[in-house]
Amino acid sequence: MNKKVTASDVAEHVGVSRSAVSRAFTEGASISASKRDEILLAAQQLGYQPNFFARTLSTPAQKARSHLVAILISDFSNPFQSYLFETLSTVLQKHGKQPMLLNVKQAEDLDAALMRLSGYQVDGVIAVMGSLPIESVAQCQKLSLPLVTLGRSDPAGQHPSVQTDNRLAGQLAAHYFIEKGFSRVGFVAGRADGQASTERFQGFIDTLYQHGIDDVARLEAGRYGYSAGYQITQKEQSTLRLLQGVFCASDALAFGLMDCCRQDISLTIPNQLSVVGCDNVPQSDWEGYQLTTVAQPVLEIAEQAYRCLEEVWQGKAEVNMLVRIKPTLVQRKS
Amino acid sequence: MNKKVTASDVAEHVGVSRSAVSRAFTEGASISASKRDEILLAAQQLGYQPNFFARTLSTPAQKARSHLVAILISDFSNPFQSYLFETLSTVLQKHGKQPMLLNVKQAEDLDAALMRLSGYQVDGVIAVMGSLPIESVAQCQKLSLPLVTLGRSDPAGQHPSVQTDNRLAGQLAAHYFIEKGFSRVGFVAGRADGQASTERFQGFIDTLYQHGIDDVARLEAGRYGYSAGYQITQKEQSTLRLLQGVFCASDALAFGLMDCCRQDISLTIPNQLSVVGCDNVPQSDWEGYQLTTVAQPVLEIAEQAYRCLEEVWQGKAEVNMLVRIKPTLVQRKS
DNA sequence: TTGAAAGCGATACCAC
DNA sequence: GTGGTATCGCTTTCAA
Repeated sequence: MNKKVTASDVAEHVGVSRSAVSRAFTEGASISASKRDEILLAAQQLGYQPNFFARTLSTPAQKARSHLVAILISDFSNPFQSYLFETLSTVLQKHGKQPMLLNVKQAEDLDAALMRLSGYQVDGVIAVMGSLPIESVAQCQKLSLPLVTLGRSDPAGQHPSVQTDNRLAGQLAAHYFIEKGFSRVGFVAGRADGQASTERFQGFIDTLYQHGIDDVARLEAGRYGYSAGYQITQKEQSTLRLLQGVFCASDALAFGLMDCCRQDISLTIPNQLSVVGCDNVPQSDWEGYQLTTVAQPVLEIAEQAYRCLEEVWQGKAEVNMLVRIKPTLVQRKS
Repeated sequence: MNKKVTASDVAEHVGVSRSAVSRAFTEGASISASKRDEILLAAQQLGYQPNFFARTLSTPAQKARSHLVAILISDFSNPFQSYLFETLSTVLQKHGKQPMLLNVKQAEDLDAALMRLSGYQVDGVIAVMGSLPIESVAQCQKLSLPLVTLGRSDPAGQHPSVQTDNRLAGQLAAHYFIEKGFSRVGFVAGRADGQASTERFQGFIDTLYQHGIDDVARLEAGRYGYSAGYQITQKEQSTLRLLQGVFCASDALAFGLMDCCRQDISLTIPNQLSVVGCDNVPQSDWEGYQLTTVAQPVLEIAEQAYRCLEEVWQGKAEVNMLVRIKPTLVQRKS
């Protein structure tokens, strides 16, 4: 294995000082164009890459940036979290940041894990959905780690958070059913203590109520996943058979529901039941589902999350503590 | 925002030297137990965490470890890549490494991206499936980045790679059909130039041939994804209708195929067609699919990949350049 | 066991 | 525009 190439090596090779090499790599530094080119070329040949750690070290603490951003995620099996993770990583890379991953589920001790992140001098932390228990927010502050949470509001309002307007999501689903002239509709709930599920339900029934529909069947799946959707469908066949439309707290629930209907030949539900999901994960667009769903604009969420971090970095006095993202209805065949 | 706490801060707080603080954090260093405890406690209170970058700097170059490992991935929409990525990150964390992510698709310039990784002093790079074009292997060597590739053999044999025995995968599928007494079987191919697809096909037909079956229908999906599976099924309905069993080059292809069959009422295929996938992604176990599939033992792949890196780090003379993983058949309802 | 001092790789400030 | 030098936070000899 070759030894690592340092600035001194390049300097020696070209016959200049280390300072010159450093300047060659600094935008707008005071150096002649010819010398810069010469140095950059030599660097290329030698395979020299400035050591970011050392750079962070020598740069005045306030301005120092590692360009490392950690993404916290708790559940890859949740397709929406997974999708959001992917999008976040893409957005970070686009902005020249290096994504680091922290799988919270896997971490024995979250506070210790956060501490380790701080040891890597990460510039910020983005916590996907429910990946950061409120207890650990304090740890981030203690370590002065800029934090942005996604999908959960911070009760104390200490850090920015980006959230989809879940009530609006429910409203959109309700309007969709109303326009179709449905009066017998239902809701499949996710986690009982889930903020998203609860808010979506509220928006849903509020709007229905305003249109004279006050009898909404509520099925408790208990979780957001595919299996939960499948199982609640089996269990509540008789209820579902009476409905014209059902709004699911997540796409995964909707997939489970649809598949259960398809599987059981006695359940002729699919022909008469209109299913609406929530999230718009890539799978909703698969030929086999073509799920009508309330889309969380994942790209916008990711971009806004990044913007929040940027504002914190810039030390803006007025950091927006709650960014609300408007969902939209994506109508497909279901 | 609080200033970052340094070793000097802790030293001053406790009334000892920086050296003492450093020793307190070094396993088996020469320091009295009482003093160590005192320092560790103070560190805890102040929220002190050694700066890994600085540590790497001061440690003799050969021994220095950032404990950062980069995972290269090219396509999150591929469920197997995604699954493997998740597993890899889990395994890395378990071994005390910090996963960094590099989405290759997103990277304008891969060589530059690799260079940046080297700037972060990553200890190693794990490239998932086809995420690292052969041209870039050289770049890794130039930057002396330990590299392990997954699922693609290195023609030059310059770096270790972990691969599932794809021929065996095809053999397993064939044996499954043979045991069922099928004689009319087919294969759905993925990418035309895909090593995995090709090898699986070879193993499949070889075994069939040995058992007197030499007429195997081959459907060209062209890609590994769900849509490809769906579309080829639509297109080749008549062919499929004649088959008893079909082996798909990936689970995603199998899902697409199954869904297409379910969708089209005229296609009564599902009742008579036995589908076998390959990969065993989590979705194969969903109630709606229950796909019989040849499992790639993802956890083992990840562990072996890590072990390869470790061997390189330890400077072992005899690094195993090709680790072959044995797949197994997971029988479900399909 | 302990503290002082010399680096690690890079940048910033200072004279020139 | 250029090269020396102090410095960042830490580990590691080296004396004591």
